[in-house]
Amino acid sequence: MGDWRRSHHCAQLSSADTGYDVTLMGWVQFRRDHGGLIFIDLRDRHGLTQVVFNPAINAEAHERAHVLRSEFVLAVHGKVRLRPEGMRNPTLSTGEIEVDVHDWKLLNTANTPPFPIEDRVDISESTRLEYRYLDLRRPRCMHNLIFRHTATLAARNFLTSNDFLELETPILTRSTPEGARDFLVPSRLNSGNFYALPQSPQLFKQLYMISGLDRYYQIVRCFRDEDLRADRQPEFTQIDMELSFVDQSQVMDIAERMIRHIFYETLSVSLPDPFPRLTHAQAIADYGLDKPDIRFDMKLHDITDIVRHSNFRLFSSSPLVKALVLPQGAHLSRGEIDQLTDFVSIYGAKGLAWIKIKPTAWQSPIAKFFSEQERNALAQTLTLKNDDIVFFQAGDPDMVNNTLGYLRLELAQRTQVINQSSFQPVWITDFPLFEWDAAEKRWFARHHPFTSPQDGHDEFMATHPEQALAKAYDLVLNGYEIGGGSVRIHTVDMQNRMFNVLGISSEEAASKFGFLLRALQYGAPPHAGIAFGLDRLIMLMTGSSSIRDVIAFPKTQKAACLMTQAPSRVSTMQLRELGLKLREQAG
RNA sequence: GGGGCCGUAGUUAAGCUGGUUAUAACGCCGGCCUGUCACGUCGGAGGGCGCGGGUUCGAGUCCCGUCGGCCCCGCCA
Repeated sequence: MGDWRRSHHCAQLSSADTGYDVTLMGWVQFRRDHGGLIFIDLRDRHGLTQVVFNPAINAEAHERAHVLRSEFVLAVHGKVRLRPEGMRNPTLSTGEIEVDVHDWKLLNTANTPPFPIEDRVDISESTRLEYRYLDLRRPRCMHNLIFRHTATLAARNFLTSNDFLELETPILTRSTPEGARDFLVPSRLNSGNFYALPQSPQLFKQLYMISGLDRYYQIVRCFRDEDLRADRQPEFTQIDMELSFVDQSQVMDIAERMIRHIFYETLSVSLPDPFPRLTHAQAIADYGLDKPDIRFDMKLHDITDIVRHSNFRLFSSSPLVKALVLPQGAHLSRGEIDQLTDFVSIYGAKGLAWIKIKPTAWQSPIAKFFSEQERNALAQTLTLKNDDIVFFQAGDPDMVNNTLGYLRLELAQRTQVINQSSFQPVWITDFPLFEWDAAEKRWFARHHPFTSPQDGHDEFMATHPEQALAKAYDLVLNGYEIGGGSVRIHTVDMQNRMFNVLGISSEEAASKFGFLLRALQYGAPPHAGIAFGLDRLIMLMTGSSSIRDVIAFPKTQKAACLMTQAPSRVSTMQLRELGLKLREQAG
């Protein structure tokens, strides 16, 4: 570059800078070579500026510029000038001006990129990921990462100004039972032993509380070796926080203030104050899911009592029967209903009963089963109107709720009733403390084993674990769980009772959680916390459909990095040093 | 572990019930062009259809397997 220094970036110059000498550096976005005049749109992360190579200004500089191609890197030195009348480009923020090139340097050449560096072309994801560094040059991708920085900064500013300390926790830690599958790291110095990458810094942040560092936060990478989804990557980032001497309502208050702050600082969006709240039971009752999208109504209705004596055996014999009304949905064709039937089968539904409310009659394969009384009760409970369609699901309560919950989302998507630009957070509270695992025939902690039961609910732990509610809370945004936390157990007695219910013997507890149990005996303060999924939050805020779009170097569904080809085989020597031997050595 | 969608020039796509030399646009290469802005214009090169089998006189087209990408169920406290 010699002594050339960039004086401005490519979105900076305007008519106010006319006449100034400037130096820009960037990439060739578009080349328009007229033979006599050459126009280049020069791009950097901020934007585009048109630079003009004019033989009347510098013939030699113009002559050299014929070699310029897409994505060449150059530095131009020249004078800002107002574009001639009628030549201005209102679609470009710098469209009022251009830079007459007096001299320029080629900083680097570039191969023809495998795909154009523009937003308006859809490139297959595998090609994008193979050339991720080029993909990230595209404005949309770049914007997402810049936005992510801005939002993260807002979080840091908020937390710092609220007396939180950003504290680190180990990446190499120990594997613990419960929860997701761990990523393991073999130890060379302790052959046969393994570290685990943290699923979250859960225990360390509790230990910080015991240390007296009473407000902790960390923007931290977490690792879970489970199957991927559009909103799940094997490594992801949490905004993790923990506070001492607080109860549930205080954590929720400060957490939602942080979320409001982030939205306001980055999008100028004012979220409701306070966020609405639903109990877990109410969420399941109304929406079928514990992560309800409340941007639209269409609640589920429990009609078990109405059809308890129905002639329709499926309904009268099911423990739960619920209905979902799609207003003005009676126009759905047989084919569309068949598609929906296929859709619900994913969730274990055997079929999908429906009734179209027509002015003269109810049109339905099952209408004949209902008595006049039952029809009236249904019409009233469901506030049925002409040209509505009602869908039903009967059977196992979990299946019924899940199926209709997802059907509700599917119908909303198909009928486009969701306001895509709105953000509607909702707290879900009063989760069950335990969940019964039918396969393993034991209780699991629904949140995690360090979650405190609600006051008085510890009575149920030994006798009726299903009745115990937890001091746990999730924050749901537009149908995505973006955060969750709990008040923690802070006495060793309660922690032991919890392990007891979970079937973790005192020997196992001592060997795997001994450090926590011991620490709880040295004056552990009451404490509580929450963690937010930063990737999901940024995904929603940027209107992205996958967290891959807000992660710089994401993995594919098979957890591979197409750019670096990770994971990869390692040498026999490396394995030997680690005391490992592959069971099957292919190739 | 399972279900669904998809792999055709560098890219994005078309290619019907199998039928001559596999289309197009953009990109790329070369010529012309002093006011373009996804410049224009004239000309040119480039793939054998993810890979491997099979059916057939004949296979991007049908079948089987396999690899890869995406969506989902299970899984993810």
